[in-house]
Amino acid sequence: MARYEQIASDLRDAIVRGGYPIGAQLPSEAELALRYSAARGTVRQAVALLAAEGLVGSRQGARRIVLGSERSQSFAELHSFAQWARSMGYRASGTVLSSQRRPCSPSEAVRLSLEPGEEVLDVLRLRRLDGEPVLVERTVYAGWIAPAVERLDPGCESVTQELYESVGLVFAYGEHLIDAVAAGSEDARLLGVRRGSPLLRQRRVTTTQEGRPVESSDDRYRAGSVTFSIRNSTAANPLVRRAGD
Amino acid sequence: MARYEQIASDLRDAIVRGGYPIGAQLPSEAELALRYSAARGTVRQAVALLAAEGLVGSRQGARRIVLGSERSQSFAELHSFAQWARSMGYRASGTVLSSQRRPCSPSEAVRLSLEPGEEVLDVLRLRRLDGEPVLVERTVYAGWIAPAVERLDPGCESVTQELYESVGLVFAYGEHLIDAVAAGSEDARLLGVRRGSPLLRQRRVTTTQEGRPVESSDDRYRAGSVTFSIRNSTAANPLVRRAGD
DNA sequence: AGCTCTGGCTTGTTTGTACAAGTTCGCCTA
DNA sequence: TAGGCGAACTTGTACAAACAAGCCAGAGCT
Repeated sequence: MARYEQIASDLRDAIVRGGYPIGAQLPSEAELALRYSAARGTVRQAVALLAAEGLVGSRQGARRIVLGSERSQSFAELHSFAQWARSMGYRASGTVLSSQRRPCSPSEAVRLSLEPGEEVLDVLRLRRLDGEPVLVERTVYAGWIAPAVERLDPGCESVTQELYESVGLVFAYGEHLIDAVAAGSEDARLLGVRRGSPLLRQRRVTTTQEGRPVESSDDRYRAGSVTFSIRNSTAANPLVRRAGD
Repeated sequence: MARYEQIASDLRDAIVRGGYPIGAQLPSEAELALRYSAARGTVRQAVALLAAEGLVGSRQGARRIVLGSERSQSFAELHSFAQWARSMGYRASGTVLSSQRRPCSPSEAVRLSLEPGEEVLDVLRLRRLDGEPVLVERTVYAGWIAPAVERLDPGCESVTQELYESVGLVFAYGEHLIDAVAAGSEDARLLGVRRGSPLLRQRRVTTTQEGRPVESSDDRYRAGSVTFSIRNSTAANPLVRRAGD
C-alpha cells in the first residue's frame, strides 16, 4: 500500500469515526505533512483521494472542509451484485434462468467491439437479497469469454469473483446508464410486481484493464430496493445527465 | 487557465475529434512533456483529469488507453436543468406552481443543517423541454436564501444562474440519490402520464463552497426523457449503490 | 515453431523547492 | 462603529530528480 493511500485511509477513518464532523476543517497540508513525516506532495495525493470520494472539499486559500462521512464502496461492489450485498450485510443469491449462444445484433457489435454476426452468450439471471427477488439481469457476454461463463455453477453467487478465480479475468472499467422503465410481463412475473410498475434500470458495459469489452448488461431493480448515490463538485464531475433515447 | 488544464483540453479535443480512437494508445508522458515543453508532473495532472472524466485508462508499465470519446458535461450542467438543456440544444422553460414559507421538518433540519423549526421556502416547479413537460421539481430552500429566491421571476429559466447574478450564490458541492418511483396523482397530472407509471427520481442536496447547505430537492423525470450516465474504474469510483429506504 | 528471459520503456510514488493566488483575521483609521 | 488595509496562512501550480514496479517486444534458446 502506497504511503499516500495509508494517509488517506487514516484520515478517512478519522472522518468516518466522527473525529472530523461534517463542516469541520481538516488540518492544513503543512501540519499533516509534519504529522505523517511526508512531503507536502504526498499529503496532497492523499487528500485528493478523499476529495474524489466526495468526503472533503477545498478552495484555494481556505482550509479543507469535511462534506460527508459515509464510506464509499469499491469498484467491485458497484459491478458485482454479490460483493455489494455482502458488504451491506445482506445474503445474496441468484439463479440462471436461461443461457444460450446466438449471433450478436448490430448494436451489440458496436457496444462490445465485435465483428457483426460474431457469437455472443446471452444469460438471464434472477438475483435475490435475503431471499427476496430484487433484480432481473440480462447480460450479453462477448464470445471469447463465453466458455468460462458457461462453466460456472448456475446458482453461483458472484460471477465476477468466479471469473477472476477461474480465468483471471479482471473487470477494470465500466460505463453505466441509469433510467426508469415500466416492468414488462417477464420482469413483473420474476420480480413479483404488477406489469407496468416502476423499475430502476442500469445498463452497463464493462471492459478489462486493456479496454477490451467483456459484457453488456441490462439490470432492472424493483423500485425501493436499491438507490444510486453520487457526490460531485465543481472540480470533480463524474455524473452526467443525458437526454433519453 | 492553468497549464495542465490547457494540455488536458488539447488532448481531450484530439480524442473527441477522433485523433485517438477508442482503444488507441496515448503518447507516453515523456513524449507529451517534450511536446508541450512541460514537466512530467504537469502532464500527469493533465491526464489525471482525463482519467477522472473516464476518457482514458491506465495501468502501470503500459501506455495509456483511450476508453471513451464523449465530452462529459460541467458541474453546472448537472445541477442546473436550464444550463444542461441549453448545452444539449434544447429550449428549456419552467413555471413556478407554488411557493410558500413554512417551518422545516426534522429530517429537513438535518439535511440542511438548520435549527429544528427554522423557516424554509417550499417551491414546486414544472420544467419543460421544447414545450413538453418533463420534470416536476419540489425544492426546499434554507431560510437564509429564501428572500432571493422569492424575488425571482416565476417563469425564470435558470434559477442557478439568476441566484448567481443577483446575490453571487455559487453551488459547489452536491449529493444525489437516484431511484425509480411510481407517479403520484399530482406528478401524473403535471407530467401528463398515468398514475403509477414509472418516474426517474433524483433527490439532491446542494451546498456552497463553504459546505453550507442551500437547497434540498426531489426531482422527478418522466420515463424516457432523461438518463444518467457514469464512467468508473478500479481507481476512480464515484458512483455507489445503496439499499433502498 | 514455440518458449523463456532480459533489457528498455512506461507509469507509479516520493521528495524538495519555488512562486502564485485566494482567505482570514486583526489592526488601524476615519 | 464601520470600513479598509495588510500580514500571515493555506491551497494551487509548476519544475526537477530519483527510484520502484509493471509491461512488452525482440533476442536467444530448445
